[in-house]
Amino acid sequence: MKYWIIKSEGTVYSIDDFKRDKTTLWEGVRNYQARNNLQGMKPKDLLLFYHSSCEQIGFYGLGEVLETGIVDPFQFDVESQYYDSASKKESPRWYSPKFKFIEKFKKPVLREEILTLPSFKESPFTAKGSRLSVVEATKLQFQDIVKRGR
DNA sequence: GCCAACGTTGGC
DNA sequence: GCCAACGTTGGC
Repeated sequence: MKYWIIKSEGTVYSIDDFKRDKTTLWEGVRNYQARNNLQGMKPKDLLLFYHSSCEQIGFYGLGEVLETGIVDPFQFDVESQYYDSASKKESPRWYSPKFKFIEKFKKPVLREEILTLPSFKESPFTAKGSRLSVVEATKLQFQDIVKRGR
């Protein structure tokens, strides 16, 4: 069982959208390192949902991996910003996991607080310039965040 | 809005 | 295969 941090721009897809949808297909990831992380996911893995590029940056809630290995439909959609002309139907390049909403935190665990946690000290997630949208987290990191969010 | 960090592209 | 130029992300 693994733990993951998934980033979303708060203004694009927020925890409230996730709560409303109950499940969501995590489509549109077009970065190879993030793709590799997505492929490491297994059903029942737990997710920390993070808002970036917004007023209050931080963790807002929890989710769970429902299903993996779904072909990302947008790679074949010419109209989509996620269209990938190099991807072939018989060998798709991009797969998406499906996530299930678990809970929204009572209050978000903000970045300034995260940066003070010893469990995040060595994390690539908090490193300057980190842009990876899917990052594996440790059990301790997960517990630290949940403890503060509830 | 700025800038640092990093990924991708494209010429050679 | 190298590397400069460019684009994007994300924190501030």
